[in-house]
Amino acid sequence: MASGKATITDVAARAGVSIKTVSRVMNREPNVRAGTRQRVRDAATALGYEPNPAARGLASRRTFSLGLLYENPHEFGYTQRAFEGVFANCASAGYTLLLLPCGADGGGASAADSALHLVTHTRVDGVILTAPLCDDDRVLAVLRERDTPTARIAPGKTDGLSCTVRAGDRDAARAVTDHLLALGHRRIAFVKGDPRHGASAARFAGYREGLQANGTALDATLIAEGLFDFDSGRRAALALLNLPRRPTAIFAANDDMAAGAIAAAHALGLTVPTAVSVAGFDDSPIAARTWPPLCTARQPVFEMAAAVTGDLIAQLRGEIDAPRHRVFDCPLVLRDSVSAPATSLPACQPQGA
Amino acid sequence: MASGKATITDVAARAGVSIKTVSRVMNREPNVRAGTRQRVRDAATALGYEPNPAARGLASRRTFSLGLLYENPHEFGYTQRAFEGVFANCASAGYTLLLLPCGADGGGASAADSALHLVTHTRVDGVILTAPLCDDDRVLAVLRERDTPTARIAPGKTDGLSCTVRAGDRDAARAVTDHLLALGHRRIAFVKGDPRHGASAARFAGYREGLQANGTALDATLIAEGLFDFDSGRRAALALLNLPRRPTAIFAANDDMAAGAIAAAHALGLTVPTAVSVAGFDDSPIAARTWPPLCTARQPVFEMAAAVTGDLIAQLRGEIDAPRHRVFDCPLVLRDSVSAPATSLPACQPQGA
DNA sequence: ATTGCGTTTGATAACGCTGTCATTCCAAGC
DNA sequence: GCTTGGAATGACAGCGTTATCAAACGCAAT
Repeated sequence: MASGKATITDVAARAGVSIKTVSRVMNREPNVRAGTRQRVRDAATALGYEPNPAARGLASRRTFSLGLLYENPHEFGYTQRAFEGVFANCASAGYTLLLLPCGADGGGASAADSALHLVTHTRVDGVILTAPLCDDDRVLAVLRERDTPTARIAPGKTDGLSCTVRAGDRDAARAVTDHLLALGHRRIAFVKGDPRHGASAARFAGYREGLQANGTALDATLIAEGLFDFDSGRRAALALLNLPRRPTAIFAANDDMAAGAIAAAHALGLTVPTAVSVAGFDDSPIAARTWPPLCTARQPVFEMAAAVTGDLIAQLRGEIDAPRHRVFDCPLVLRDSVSAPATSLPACQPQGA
Repeated sequence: MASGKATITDVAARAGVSIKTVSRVMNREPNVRAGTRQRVRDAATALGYEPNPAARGLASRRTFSLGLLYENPHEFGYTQRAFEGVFANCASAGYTLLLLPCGADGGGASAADSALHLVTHTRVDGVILTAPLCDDDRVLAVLRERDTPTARIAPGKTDGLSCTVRAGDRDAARAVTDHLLALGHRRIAFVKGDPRHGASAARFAGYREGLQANGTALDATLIAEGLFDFDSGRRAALALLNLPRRPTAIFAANDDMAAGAIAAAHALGLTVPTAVSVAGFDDSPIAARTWPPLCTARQPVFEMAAAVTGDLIAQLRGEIDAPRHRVFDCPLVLRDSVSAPATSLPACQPQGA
């Protein structure tokens, strides 16, 4: 109720205990009698006491803050949802979240410099890295050197040092591919994602696996390179749809590129899904906003970010010894951008030798 | 080069000066001889010294951090770009950026509670509020009570206390309307934005003003309510396009709703822009991703956020006395979602008395 | 009552910096 | 040479918390 000026000394005086006991109560330490604890709590509430984080940090050599390092986001909604997930667990654990964009769009500094800045200047207790930074060796080296606990979202590889979380990219891409195959598609093009992201290779692997299991040969002309952004998807799809024997379906490694593919189809006067089906990956906000809405695999970004943040905090608190590695399923989301190919099954079979 | 463990004492010893002088140099204070300053700088560099922010904060009663309070974002790209703008100026001024989502999607706490948390628990030096929080009286009251300098992005009204920045919503909406009128549209529908955002009323006013200046009567049946999100735009457009005498153009108060309007048109089998033109507002990432791409007014969110953050920091530093109020122009962005109405001018004239 | 031992509490010293104010320096003026 | 006054520098006391370690307490066993 009172002003926020109260210090631990005021609370101690009011509760009739020493400041150390107040400190114990505020930090949920054991060995405080229940009655004492309650008296301190009441005094703190009455005075509107909030511990001074600077003093706490100075004395304890911790900041109770985490840094989130990210690069120029490709899919806006994706990054945003990751923020929310990270924040949700920071807040409930009493940690503060520092934002640190880096790289080309983020303010000029290199990723490693940004990481260095984060650990030396702001002195966060832990760092959360999003893809593709979480696979940047220089960034990881800087953090390791400073013994800064790290969590990684969607890394290419795990290690024994940092908590990680990733989507079951391969399985989900396999499921999308299987779905297209089951509908009768045989000429299924694939638009790869940014090779710096670990997820790109995994999704491509799932696509290949699906074709192989179906006995459909991989056609190199149907594989296009993309960078996870709308325009690279649009350009890749434009090329694919201009092939002499164009694909009946395009599977883009993320939604933003899939949206680009839909735009390319529109531009060529091809109706989606009648003339060409388009599938994406992520179920980012754009997926529900295209016309027709995108068939995709839902990556539970919020939950993933929240989970790995929780793991990082648990590690900081010494509650877990070895880093955890989580994998989240990405359920298929059926929407109208995918249907059976117009020309029915027979016509779709490979005509080559 | 050395480890980040050096303290001000180490630097002072190495430079052969007192810690106070080191402090002066690090804080760019005057009255230090150039030679001394250089010696201290060299020592600091050699030791890899970085001031401890906790100690600095404790002694100076400042945190050198700003809090960014925002509600569940309607347009993902919009919020993200605002982050980047805020961050850009925080970083260059040596401030740290704390993120605090609040409200329904942000973690459960009410906006005012979140604001309170920000100023009492994290003790940021200043707060940046995005719409619609920047018009929330309870939030403003909390901040005022604690004498926390505040900057507001896109508020409905300015006051004499906080720096603000907003877009020239009315003029830009007027320009969009004029553009539609010039193409020959007369039945131009408007989908209003979330009434809690100050920009909503201003954009509507610009629309009305445009019609009025053109001598076109305002048709109440062509005004629909929206909430700035895709689905409200879709539903509003669906209703508008099902009117007996449907509009030839729909002007939605933001891009996300305009994207919804395009989806609605598609769903009804109406071609955009041939059967109906659609215009949006913001030039958020979605605007370039719809088919056809959205004609809109470009709101320079990054620049706006950066500018107001700069003003807030200037205020914190005592460099400016009175709060600044900035207004940014929103240039028209011509894209394919708008064209002349299919039925040429004569048919478009009002048929009523 | 006395001892013993784990639980609860407190006195006090850091933590690394800034603010205050005193002191030293130095060049200009007499 | 001696003042004088502003610029340059330093000594030292906090800032509000946690950490260390010692002291007091309380209860069971003697």
